Amino acid sequence: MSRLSPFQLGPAFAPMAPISAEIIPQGEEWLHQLKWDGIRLLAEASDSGAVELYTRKMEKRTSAFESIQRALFACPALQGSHYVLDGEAIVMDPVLNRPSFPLILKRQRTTRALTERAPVLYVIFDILQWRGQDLRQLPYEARHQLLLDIFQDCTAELLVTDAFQDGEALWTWVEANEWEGVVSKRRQSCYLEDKQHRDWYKIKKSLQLRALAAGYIVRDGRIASLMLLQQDGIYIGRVSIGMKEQHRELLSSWAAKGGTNEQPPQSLLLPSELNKENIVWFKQPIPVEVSALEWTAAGVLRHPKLVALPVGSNA
DNA sequence: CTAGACGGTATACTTTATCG
DNA sequence: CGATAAAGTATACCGTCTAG
Repeated sequence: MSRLSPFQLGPAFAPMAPISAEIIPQGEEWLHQLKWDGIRLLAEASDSGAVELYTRKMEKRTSAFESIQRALFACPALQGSHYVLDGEAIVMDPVLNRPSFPLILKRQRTTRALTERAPVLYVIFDILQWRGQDLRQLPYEARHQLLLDIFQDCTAELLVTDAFQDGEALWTWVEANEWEGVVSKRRQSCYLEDKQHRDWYKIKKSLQLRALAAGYIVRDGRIASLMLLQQDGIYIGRVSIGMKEQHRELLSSWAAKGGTNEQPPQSLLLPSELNKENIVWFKQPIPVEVSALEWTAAGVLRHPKLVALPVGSNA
């Protein structure tokens, strides 16, 4: 068996990465889990018991997540074991009752003691090594069950994410509660690095909305992003993802045909960092379809993506 | 007060590798 | 050989922190 070689995490290691998908895979061979919106974190304990934490790119981040290190170190079930865990560091939004990406980013940079209201949690979804044994060849199902056994009565800071059989039901829950999405994993899959597999898929929920493109930012002589406004004229961010050459051509022809302004329309309130940008404003805003992960606290779209430009504007 | 860096996320484009 | 796949590069954005 793989008894002999306890591996060590190192710079060359690439954590298994889920592949983006549009729909949840169907069938008995799949397990479905909540997608926790936070920072990927692997934990490794050496024989001495020292715990180190690493990001997705295998950069050491132990000090940034001291509370997790302490919780792992103090967990009785882990005592004296050489192990490697894979999971996500998250912070729950106490009001919305779901993980908050802005909060975990904030927490990561703050050395100050944790507040009681929103501690960092370590949501564990995989175990690659346990008591010196390499478990990566085990079926995911078995690795997950082992996690449940190990952490059955641990502190609230450490939790094992559930695995569900009914993917559709989970998706319905995700939509109702506005979580980030679902990760689906083959029960029988072993742990393979990066995306060299067809076993883990992520399906992300997104907002779909109509907005107005009021103009575009030119960078290096090229349309870099679109200024987005709500129907009521309030600025809601910029979009660049999803823009293709076709779109750029359409936009510049629209600008040439419909005309542009030097100044933004009316008394538009813009973030100060845009003052230096080279912005071309349309005389007539274009309705566009946009998707995004969510609204940020500042009222702009997080990770907006251009879905469609109206074809009607084309001659 | 501003500019830039950072760490995190993502996609698009370009180059390289691989395969029939 | 050409076509496709993989890999690498570049750029986008958010929210903070740091330097000037």
